[in-house]
Amino acid sequence: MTSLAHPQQGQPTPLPARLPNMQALRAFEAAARSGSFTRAAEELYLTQSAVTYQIRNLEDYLGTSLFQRLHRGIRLTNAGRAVYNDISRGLALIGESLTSVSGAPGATRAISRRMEDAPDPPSA
Amino acid sequence: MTSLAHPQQGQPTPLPARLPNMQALRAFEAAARSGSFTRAAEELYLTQSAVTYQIRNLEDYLGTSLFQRLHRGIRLTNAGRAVYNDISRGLALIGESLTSVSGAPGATRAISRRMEDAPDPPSA
DNA sequence: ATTTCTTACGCTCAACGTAAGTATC
DNA sequence: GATACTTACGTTGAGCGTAAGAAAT
Repeated sequence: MTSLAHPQQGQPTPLPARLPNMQALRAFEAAARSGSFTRAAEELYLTQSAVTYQIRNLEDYLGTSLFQRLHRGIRLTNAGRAVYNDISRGLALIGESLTSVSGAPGATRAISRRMEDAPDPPSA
Repeated sequence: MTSLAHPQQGQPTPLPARLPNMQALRAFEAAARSGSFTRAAEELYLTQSAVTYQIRNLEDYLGTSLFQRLHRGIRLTNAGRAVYNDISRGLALIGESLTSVSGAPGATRAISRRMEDAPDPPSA
């Protein structure tokens, strides 16, 4: 018999061997949304320098620039625009789900103590 | 005038102030999918110890356990099952998008050099 | 001069491996 | 003894802040 105990999908599209850091994704998302590294830094309670660092990381990882650096502020490149929506939605999906399990008004936390941690009955 | 230059959505559901590390999410995803920290570690080219560390991080972050530790292997708790699909899909969304911009057969990279890095015409 | 992105540099701690521990079979 | 998760501990490098630089207005 093949295992039925754990999630299975058809061809789940294997993830890339390495994914960028969460901080890089968040910095990108905030910068793209706000159009400014400075505002992204404020929003994330970081310095400009940290945002620059993470964005550069992400651009190096991709081998493509994500923003045009303008005299005043920034602008998404085509590549940047191409990934912005997916990154944004991916982060939102993850963030909402985690929030529902942790931050929610007690609901999920309380419920989660009902029975799922009960050990398996002895297999014999 | 309000800025039209950057992405705008209605109420994009603000992300939580802090999100777990990418490594923690990946470790969770691999462990949940494989039903084993050991197999997750192999898949991610890490040690068991590193996987345990990241999973514990994630559980601490959430304040909830995500796996039952069984005699042999692990099992998702209700909370774990509740977040697995969203985390999995979120990571997949991000991974695919990034791959399409970086790893793709030259397409996006090549196209991306066409015109998007052209500077703005002087604003005067 | 002001604003905004970039770079240099140093510090801290998260992430990890190794190795020992625990528990079940 | 074998398998698998956990814990202790030391090392290393990513992530960050401070501060100085560059470029445009």
